Amino acid sequence: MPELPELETIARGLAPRLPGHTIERVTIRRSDMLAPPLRAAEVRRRLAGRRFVSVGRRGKNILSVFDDGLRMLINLGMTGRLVMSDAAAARDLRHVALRFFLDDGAALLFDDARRFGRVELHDAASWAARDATIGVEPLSDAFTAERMFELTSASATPIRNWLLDQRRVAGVGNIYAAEALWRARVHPARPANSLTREEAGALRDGVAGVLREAVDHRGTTFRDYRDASGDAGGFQFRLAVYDRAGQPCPRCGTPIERMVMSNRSAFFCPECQPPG
DNA sequence: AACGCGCCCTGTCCGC
DNA sequence: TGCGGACAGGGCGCGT
Repeated sequence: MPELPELETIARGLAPRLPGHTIERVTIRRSDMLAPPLRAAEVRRRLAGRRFVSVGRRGKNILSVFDDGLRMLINLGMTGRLVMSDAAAARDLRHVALRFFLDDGAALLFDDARRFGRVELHDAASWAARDATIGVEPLSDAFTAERMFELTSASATPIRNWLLDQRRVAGVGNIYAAEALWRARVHPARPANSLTREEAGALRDGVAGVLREAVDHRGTTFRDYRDASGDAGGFQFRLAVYDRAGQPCPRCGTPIERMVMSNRSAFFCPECQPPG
């Protein structure tokens, strides 16, 4: 489900709500959503009595930091949701996997129909190692055109697949990969290392631009995505190519095409984004 | 070592 | 209305 803008929106919804509050207890209905070798008993023990210090985002993950230095990383997979129990939408959740009960009587609910989501716990050392596996934040100052060119130059993978690899640039998924490539006028099947310095710079701008705009619109809701209050996003009305096969390119009017790469749809304008 | 693919799981939609 | 197949904002483990 969610990519960087959706996770950012969720994090911004939780940040004013959770810090300062303590988890009294955790109930776990789906222990298969704990990252191995994590066990339910260990999660309950390590989180009980812990006070949230901060809640933010790293790549496509929600990162919570607790008063003893413990960190909890939550990945929402395709259909995961984090909703406060006191939001009206909480009543509609039908696949709640974990409940984090707070000291004020409310609870943070982790719901996930497909159960592709994951919960990780880290101490300082394991977090440093985990953090190092996640790529550059595309909305940070470190994400420069030069850095982008260095990264694309190092791989022959098709650029659409390249963008989905979280170890390089963190937070881009299938929707925003399609949109960023359209903005940069780069065909999705181009080998990453075939991009010129100028194209890599345009793609950097396309990635950063579409993510920033989507954050401003509180994310894209296609089917499942909801924020921490249960509300849908608004960026779906501004997509240029994703899921728009056969519809006119907003730039040139040519019908958008769909192709399958690595068993996932890729959308592009055959006029604006010529192959090779 | 880097890359492509199958698979994890449930829900929804579309054609017959 | 029912049923099978395709498809879905992700990511891991495997084989090559």
